[in-house]
Amino acid sequence: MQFTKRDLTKKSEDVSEWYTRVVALAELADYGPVKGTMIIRPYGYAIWELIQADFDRRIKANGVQNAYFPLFIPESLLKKEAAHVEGFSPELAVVTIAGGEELGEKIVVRPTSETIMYQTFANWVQSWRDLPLKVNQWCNVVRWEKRTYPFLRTSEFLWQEGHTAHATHDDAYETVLWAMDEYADLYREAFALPGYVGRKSASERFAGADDTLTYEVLMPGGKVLQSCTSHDLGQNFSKPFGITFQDQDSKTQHVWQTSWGLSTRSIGALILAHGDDSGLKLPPRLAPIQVAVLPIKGADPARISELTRPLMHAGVRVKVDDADHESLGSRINTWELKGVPLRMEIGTRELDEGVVTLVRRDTGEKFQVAHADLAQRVVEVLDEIQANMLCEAEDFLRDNTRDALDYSAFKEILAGPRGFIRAFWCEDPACEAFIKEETKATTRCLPLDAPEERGSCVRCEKDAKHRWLFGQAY
RNA sequence: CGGGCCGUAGUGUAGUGGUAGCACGAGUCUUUUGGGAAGAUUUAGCUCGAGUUCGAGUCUCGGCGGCCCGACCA
Repeated sequence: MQFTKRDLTKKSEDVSEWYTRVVALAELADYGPVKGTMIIRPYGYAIWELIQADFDRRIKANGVQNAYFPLFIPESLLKKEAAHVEGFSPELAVVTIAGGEELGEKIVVRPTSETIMYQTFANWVQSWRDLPLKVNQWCNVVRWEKRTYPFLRTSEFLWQEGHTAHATHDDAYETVLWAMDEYADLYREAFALPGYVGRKSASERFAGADDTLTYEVLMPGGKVLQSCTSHDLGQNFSKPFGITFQDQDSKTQHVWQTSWGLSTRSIGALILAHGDDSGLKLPPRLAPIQVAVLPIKGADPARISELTRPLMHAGVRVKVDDADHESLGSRINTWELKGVPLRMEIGTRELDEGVVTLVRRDTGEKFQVAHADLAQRVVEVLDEIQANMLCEAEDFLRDNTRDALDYSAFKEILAGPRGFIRAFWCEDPACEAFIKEETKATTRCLPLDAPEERGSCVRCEKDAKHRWLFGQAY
């Protein structure tokens, strides 16, 4: 170990400092040499691989196929959809010189792949029989952000972007909903991160989309984070890119499209949401190491591997820390820092008594389990930890979602605990902009399950039909 | 991109314009190990460039990078 937990600031004292330190100390990532870039270290990348494996399985089950499109996009292609290029141009990285020569046409490093994919989709789609087309790619994208933060906002990040084309808007919209369902389920079940699913306001929508669904999660300190999105692109791209098909009546029509993405930002959310003063706290389903086995003082390595073998057969990710030159306390602190959900201590005492000592990272609870029951109990306890972490996060979300009946209450919440605020909004962008200007809070979404009601806008008091969720974004 | 703070060994820090030091870490050896072990020994550093100066880690300017605040951020 190069670092020790001694260097970790307490999360309870300074979340921001804690976050940057824990990213380094837990060996998740280092800074790259170019501003806003990040080196994802093996332990951090292993988390990403678990996220990938889970989501990849989900989309393939729905007939989505993986492909890969180029990193470079001709500038002219990006310009084809007006709202899209306008939204992205402030944050583009552009290649102007290549091979030692000034380029005739500039090349853009992809900020997202709609344009380069859809040019090709125009060739792939000819007939209604070619639809729906469902393609996904796992790749890097570049967005030159002014203010960066490891994982949460980096100039280059990794993500998946799914892109589909459909014969009808209904069919497309079903996919928009399906993708968001999968994200929400992934966040709840794997990340143990509950959140709100809803619709973005016009001003917060993806550049080029008719409608954007989002999953919004709550972070410590009461700030909120957009953690993934699913877009209804309508025919906004199929028209300029000429993606047409002949339907069953031989009529030529433009396809209806969707796109949806989940990025390495999700790892930032995971770190922030669950960590504590001792470091990371990973939910078992996304923990690269689920059980850290610590042999103590002369415990026979052969007997320890006898005990861990059934665990591995049960699919548990186990790491035996046999660095016996390090003291027990030091090893314990290392694995706590790295957020391993379950620690197993085995010494001569345990071996003699036919038990092992287990310690939960989430609760600190310490208990003993007989050798014979070990694999079964470990699997059960990991499930309990996963469930408990979700439960705690749900309590936190519920306790930090407040209704604001008038503007002074609204401002009071933002000056105090922040979190999500439910309030009527007239849906006038000017009103939204005013609130943002004055309170730094933006509309996060209109929850999909929000009923239509009669109320008056929290700021202007004009008629409002819905209670929107507001929050201060990360 | 604007304002503020900052950049010294792997990490954290000290360092009045005049010999770069300490702790932890890392390597080797010995003894240790039930919540951050000890001794011996070795190792490693001034972000980059220009300027001022006899002399710059220290002063000035610029670049690059980081943190905080703003603007921006599917």
